Amino acid sequence: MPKSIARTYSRFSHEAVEMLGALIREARNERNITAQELADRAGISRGMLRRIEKGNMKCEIGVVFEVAAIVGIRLFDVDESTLSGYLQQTREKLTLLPKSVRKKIKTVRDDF
Amino acid sequence: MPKSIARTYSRFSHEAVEMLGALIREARNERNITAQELADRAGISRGMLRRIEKGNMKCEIGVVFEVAAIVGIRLFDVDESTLSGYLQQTREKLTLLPKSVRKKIKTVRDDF
DNA sequence: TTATCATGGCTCATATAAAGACCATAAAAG
DNA sequence: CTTTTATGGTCTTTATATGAGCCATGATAA
Repeated sequence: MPKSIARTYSRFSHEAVEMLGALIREARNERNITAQELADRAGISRGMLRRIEKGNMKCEIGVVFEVAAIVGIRLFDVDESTLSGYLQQTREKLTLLPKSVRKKIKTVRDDF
Repeated sequence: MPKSIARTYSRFSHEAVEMLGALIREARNERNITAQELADRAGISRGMLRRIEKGNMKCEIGVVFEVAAIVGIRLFDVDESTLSGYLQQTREKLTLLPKSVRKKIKTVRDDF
């Protein structure tokens, strides 16, 4: 990672991550699971879980989703069974597309 | 990150990340945006966007959500306006809770 | 045809995220 | 009261994700 990067996030995506973290914490408390327990189950450190619940933007998405799944949060509002079906659909659809999608420049000349 | 970690992900969370990536790619193609354009707009490299669209589990969640937001994908199926409202609700709820939530052990003695 | 453009797949240097170990605080249990 | 347990914070070490640079392939445009 050359050239130190100070990332900027839109308020929307920042709040989305924050909310996901808050939902995880909520769900964890409802189920009376300690941070250590949940961290162990997800295979991460306690500090990592803390950052996730705080809405840290730099956490790996895989870990965040994993934790969310463990405490029973549904991503995309679809249940587990339909998810893989839809994924396969999407994959098929994408493989049908050409590898590079060219902008249709069309040169419509709207300056006539 | 001491002690090399080979993370394991559940099929569910893996597919969730994959699907999010596929959705991003779909949305990008529908809008005729090149990978370079989208990467620039999100402030990331083209290689990073490629990993995101491939469903790489190790990408920063903040960046993934940012890209998703740019191409117009709704996270959590809530629209932008209600998101910050709900977040505030959740935040308030959490601050009311005690810092540490103890397991109610109760000692019910079910071995009578 | 040739030139341009978009994507995919690499490699490498390095900025940095994460684990693990601390300590303090606070709440519950004894 | 004391002890135990859970959380929050900080610091250091180190594994690694990222940006940048390549090149190849395939599609479009001229």
